[in-house]
Amino acid sequence: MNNEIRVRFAPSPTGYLHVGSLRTALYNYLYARKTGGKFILRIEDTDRSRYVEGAVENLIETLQAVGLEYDEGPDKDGNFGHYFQSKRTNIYKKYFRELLEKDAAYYCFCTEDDLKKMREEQIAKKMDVRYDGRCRNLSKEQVQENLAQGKPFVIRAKIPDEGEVVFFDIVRERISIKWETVDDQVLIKSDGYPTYHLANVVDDHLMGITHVIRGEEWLSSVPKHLFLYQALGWKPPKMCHLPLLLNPDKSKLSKRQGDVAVEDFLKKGYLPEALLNFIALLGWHAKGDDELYSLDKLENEFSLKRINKAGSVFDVEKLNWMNGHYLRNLELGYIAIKAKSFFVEAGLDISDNEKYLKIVDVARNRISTLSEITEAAKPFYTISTYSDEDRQIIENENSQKLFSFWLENLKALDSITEENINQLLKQSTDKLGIKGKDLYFPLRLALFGSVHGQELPVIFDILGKEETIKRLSKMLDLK
RNA sequence: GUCCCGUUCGUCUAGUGGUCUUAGGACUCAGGAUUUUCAUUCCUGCAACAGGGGUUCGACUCCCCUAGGGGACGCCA
Repeated sequence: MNNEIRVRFAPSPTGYLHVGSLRTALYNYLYARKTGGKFILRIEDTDRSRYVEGAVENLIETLQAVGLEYDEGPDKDGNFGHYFQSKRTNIYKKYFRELLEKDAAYYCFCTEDDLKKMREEQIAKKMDVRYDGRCRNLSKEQVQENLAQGKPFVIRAKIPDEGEVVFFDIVRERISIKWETVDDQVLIKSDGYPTYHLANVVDDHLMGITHVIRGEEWLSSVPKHLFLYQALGWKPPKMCHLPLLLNPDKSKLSKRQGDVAVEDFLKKGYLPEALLNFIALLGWHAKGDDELYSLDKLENEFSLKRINKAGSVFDVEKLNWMNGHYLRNLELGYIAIKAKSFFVEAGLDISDNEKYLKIVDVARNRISTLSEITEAAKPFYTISTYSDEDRQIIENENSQKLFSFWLENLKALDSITEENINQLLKQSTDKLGIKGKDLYFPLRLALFGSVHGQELPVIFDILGKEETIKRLSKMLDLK
C-alpha cells in the first residue's frame, strides 16, 4: 500500500481541455494503470480571475468521453481532502506559516506598480528581470507595522542566492540549475490564495503523489518546488517532464493554428480511440514499428522510460488517417452509435435500423471523420442537383434507352438481389450493346446522383425496389 | 537578454559503438495493381542522422564547440 504509485492530472478550469493536457492526462493514466497505481484528478483553481463557469464539468465530461477514468477526484473521494484547491486554503495557510517561521519565506509589501517599475529599470540596465529582494530583510517591527496598517502583502519564498540544485528527471535525467537564477517566487497572493507553486507542492505531498508527470513548461519551476519540499522537510516526488506538443511552425501548440480543444475534435467526429492512439505516439513509442494501439495495449506497454525528449508537431494529417482506420475497423454497431447524432443533425431518417447500419457500413469507407459521414450517406436519401456534364450523360440517347430497359425489367422483378442486378447488367450489354462507363455512369447518376461512388448492387440493395424505380423514372422525365 | 532543455526523412518515429541498416516503419506525396467508377486494400518509389571538432581500430549512437529551435523568466497555471 505504501509503495503504491499515485499520479495526478491537475488542470486549471480555464475553459476546455487542451489536447496537450489530454496527453499529459493520458500518460499519467497509463502509468497508473500499468503499475496498478492510482490516477487522481485535482482541480487547480487558485486563480479566481481566470475561473470559467462550467469548465470543471466540461473537463470531467471530456475525460469521461475519451475514457480516461480517474480513481480519485472532485466527485470521487479518496480520503485526501478536497480535490479543488480553492477549498484547501486553510491547509496552505498552515504551511506558509511554517515556512515563515523557518525563515524560508517572507512578507513582501511591494505593489504591482513597484514591481513594474523595478522590472522596467532592470530591463533598462540590461539586468536580469527578477525580484530584487527588497522586502527580504524587513525587520519584524517593519513587517508588524505594515501589517497593522493593513497594507496588502504577498508571501515570497526565500530562495538561496548561491549554489545550485541538481535533480533527476525521468525523461531528461540530470539537470542542474544555479539558485541565483531562481526568483523569490510568490507563494501566497495578496488575495490570500496560494500560487500554483505552493499549492502544488503541498497537495502533491499531502495526496501522496509519487510521480509528477507534467509538461515541459514546468521544468524551470522545479527548483522552486524542490526548495519548498526541502524547507518543509518533505521527500519530493519523482519528476517527469513531457516534451511539448508543437504547432507546424514548431511553437508551442496553440489555438491560433488549429483546433486544440479535445471537445472540438470529438464534435468533429474524431473517435476517442484514434485521438488517444495518435496522441500517445506524440512523444512516446514502444520498441519496434507498431503504430496502432488500443487503450488496453497502451496500458500494457507504456513506460515512462521511452518518452522522447524533443517536442512533437501535432500533424492532423496523420490523425485523419488514423481516425479513418478506426472508423473502418471498429465494430459497425459502435460506429453506428457514434454516427447517430450526425445523421440526426443532418435531418436524415434513421428509423429503419437495418438500412441505417447498411448505410453507415458503406459510408464509413470513404471518410476520415464522422462529420463527413452524412455527406457520404446523403445520396441514399436524396439526390441533389445535377451538373451540366451529368445532365449530358443522362440525356444521352443510350442512357435513356438504358433507363427504360431497367425500369421495365425492375418492375417485373419480385425482389432485387445482387444476382438479378448482375444479370440485368449483363443483359444491358448483350441486348443494348451498352457497356463500361456508358453503362455504369448513367445508372449511378440516376440512382446515386454521381458518376462515382458506391457499387451498383449496394445502391440497389439499400434503396430497395420502390425507390430505385422512382429514381429511374425521374430520369425519363428529366429529358 | 538571462537560465534551462532539446536537434534522425516535410511530419510522427525505430535505432543506444561495429553485423539486422546501402539508416527501418508510419503519415503525406508520386507511380502501379485490384475495383466497371470513386473510396478502401495491396505493391513500388521519393525523402533524414544540423555543422564542426574530438574519443575510438570503428561513430546516428560517447564528449566538446557552433548554429538554428523551443521553453521559462507574472500576485497565470
